[in-house]
Amino acid sequence: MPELPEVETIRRGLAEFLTGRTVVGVQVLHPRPVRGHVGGEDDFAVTLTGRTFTTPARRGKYLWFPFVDGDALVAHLRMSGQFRLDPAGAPLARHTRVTFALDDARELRFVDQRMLGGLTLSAGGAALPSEVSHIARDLFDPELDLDATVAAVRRRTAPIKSVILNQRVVSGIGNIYADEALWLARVHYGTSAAALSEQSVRRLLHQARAVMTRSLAAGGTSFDALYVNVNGSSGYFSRSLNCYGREGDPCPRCGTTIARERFGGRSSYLCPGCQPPARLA
DNA sequence: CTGTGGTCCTGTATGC
DNA sequence: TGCATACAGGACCACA
Repeated sequence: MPELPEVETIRRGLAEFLTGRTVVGVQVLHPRPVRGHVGGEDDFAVTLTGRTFTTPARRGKYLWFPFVDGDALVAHLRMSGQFRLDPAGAPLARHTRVTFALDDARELRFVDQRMLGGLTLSAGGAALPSEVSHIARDLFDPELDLDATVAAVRRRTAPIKSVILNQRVVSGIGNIYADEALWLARVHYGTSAAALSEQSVRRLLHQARAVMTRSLAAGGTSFDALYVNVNGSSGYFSRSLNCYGREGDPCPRCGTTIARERFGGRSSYLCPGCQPPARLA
């Protein structure tokens, strides 16, 4: 469920307390989240013990935790993953899957209801894990080439929403911020990306970055307990959403009733007034 | 290569 | 009170 603003909120929360800490013990409570580790769960625990964290990093929705030895722990939260930092011995949250005891009497805990997320040790992955290298830079990345990204979007003939959700084209955008950006830019989700002008794509990406910036300032979007910060607190941005989750409400811009439509196997929220389908050419 | 749809999971809400 | 079904902030993989 977490998209860029939520993952970045978590990264910042972890950076404060994880940087410089050493792992003194690992417990794998459920094997599924470490399924990507070839050596199995026991080896995962053994090989991570004794390592010292440097500053956590992020690209799009991927997180990784570089160690001083040059390796990294790669994490993806998928739909329901969370990280929590708690005093050692504090009660475990429901669905806690892996715990890392730290040398300051705290624990880093990976919690994941649906277990679609995962943790992997990436050998030599401190700077950029190979598991992340296929992911495009995100809209917050200072090294993002915006012109090239605009061109890459317009090279696609798929519906624009599919293209901005494609993490190989531009990363970090998920279902909420895709719908919000499309609403802000007044673009219908089904419009072929190739049919949009360069200026339209530029505007759309600008709005995507803008809405994610505002969300980050609010600590991200929480609909329920499935997204919380590392200390268990919720984000406040859901109240600022213009269309996502607002089926039946009036459009804040024109008053037309917000619609929910099925697209690509998931829900899309849009204003039929502000975002009419593109005219067939 | 590009686009699409199924699949991995658990839990909750809703309808009969 | 069951029980079935739909749906959920994501990404990978097989297939046309």
